[in-house]
Amino acid sequence: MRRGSSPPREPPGRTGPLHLRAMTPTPATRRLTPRGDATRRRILKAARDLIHHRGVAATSIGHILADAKAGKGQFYHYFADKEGLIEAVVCEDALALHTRLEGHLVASGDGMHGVVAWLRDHVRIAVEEGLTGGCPIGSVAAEVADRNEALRERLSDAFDTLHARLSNHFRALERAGRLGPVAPGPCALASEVLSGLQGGLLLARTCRRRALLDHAVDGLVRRLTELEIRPPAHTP
Amino acid sequence: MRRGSSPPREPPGRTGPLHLRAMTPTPATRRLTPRGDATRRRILKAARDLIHHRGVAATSIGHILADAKAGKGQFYHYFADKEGLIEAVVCEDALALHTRLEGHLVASGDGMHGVVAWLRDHVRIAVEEGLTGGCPIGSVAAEVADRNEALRERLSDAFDTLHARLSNHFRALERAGRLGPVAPGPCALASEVLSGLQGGLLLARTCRRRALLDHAVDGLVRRLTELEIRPPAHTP
DNA sequence: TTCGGTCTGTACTGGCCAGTACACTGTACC
DNA sequence: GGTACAGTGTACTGGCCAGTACAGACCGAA
Repeated sequence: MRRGSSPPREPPGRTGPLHLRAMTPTPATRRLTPRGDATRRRILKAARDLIHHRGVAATSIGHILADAKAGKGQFYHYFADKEGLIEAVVCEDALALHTRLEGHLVASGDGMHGVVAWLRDHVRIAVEEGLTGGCPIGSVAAEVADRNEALRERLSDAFDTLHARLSNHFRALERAGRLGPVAPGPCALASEVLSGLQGGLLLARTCRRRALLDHAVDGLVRRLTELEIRPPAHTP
Repeated sequence: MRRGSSPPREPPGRTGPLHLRAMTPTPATRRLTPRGDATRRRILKAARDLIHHRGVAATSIGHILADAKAGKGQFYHYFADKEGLIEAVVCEDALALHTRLEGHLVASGDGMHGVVAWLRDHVRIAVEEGLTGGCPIGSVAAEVADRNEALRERLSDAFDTLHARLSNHFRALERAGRLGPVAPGPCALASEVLSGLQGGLLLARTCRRRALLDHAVDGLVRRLTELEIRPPAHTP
């Protein structure tokens, strides 16, 4: 990724649409010894932290390597270029987000509780971080979506994965007759939830007021609980 | 605004919170002849276009001046530095957004129609632009909110202005007894609307699928119309 | 015509950056 | 011990960038 106007470059060997595709955008997959693997992870971790707090454009490889205590030679040993690193960062963040959603949904059964808990969890984390950073995927997306097609696709995949997981959850509820008659389709509902969350994170971050995020999430929660038809109490 | 880690710099003479504050962040306000004013506007227009389509970091002064057919000397004659230009761009975009909202609200009376029309208008524009760019304020906010405090405040003001206008509108409805009993406060409702719109724009832009934005806006519209209590038909 | 300020064009500077070249070290395996 | 390759450190290159210096053009007023 050269600075400024980087021409959209399509890395070779990419396959069609998918969710959570292979997670190793290293230059020509290579055997890694434990030491090498540790170095690669150190660079990746430093990159995630810096990109999350300062954005893609403002994070230079030099800064990353200083934080990771590694040299240029090591960087280009494990990543093809800056774009490859960012792709790896996006993949890690996407996987982490999906894992978190999955955890909440699995832990809370088939009602709206899991979705609500997931939303509240995002609020908690955002507040803990002082309303900076926002969504790891969303912030990067806003910055690069129109300037790098390969990264845009990765980010799109990340959103699609979350969207699909939410959709499936709502679809299951719908099939069980637990979604009110005025409810939009599961897909539309998932879009509403993701949009409200992303927008709330962006507004709260920009205005440094958590009320904006609270209100956005409260609105979503109210909407979801109003749409849910609670199963009849267990009759013995 | 130096590249990379620009230290947050507070321009002198800034006053407290406000909406739509003075709009001339030129270096030491200066008399402009018609010719000079035209040049300044040309630079500003080129900057708005480029920043909207490529983002702040990826837009260099050189590119802007090439588009505006102006030289370095002219640029630093009308703007203090890159940050001053971006501030001016944000102010222009903020004013344009506010004017558009105001227009819809005034044209459509005191119901939800104006808000709905405004939301639909955003969808129309986003689709016309091929789902690129997103919200002029939102995109810039996502990029610089954590890295430049002065710009963050400008962007915060811009959101606050829109938020206040929506809040006032909902508050008037509430006072007229036309908001349902389960409705959240006017301020919370405004946050929901802004968040849903911003998130929808971001998702649609990233995934290049207008359905995401449509669903987000449809959800907001449904929520608003369900909350509205229509005034009784005019009885003669 | 002169004078002063506005306006304009261009050449230059110093700094940062992504990426490369290359020499070197560690180590598993034979 | 020697070979092959993974891993490492550093110096360098060429390019882009924000910002500066400065000379000169334009233009209204005296």
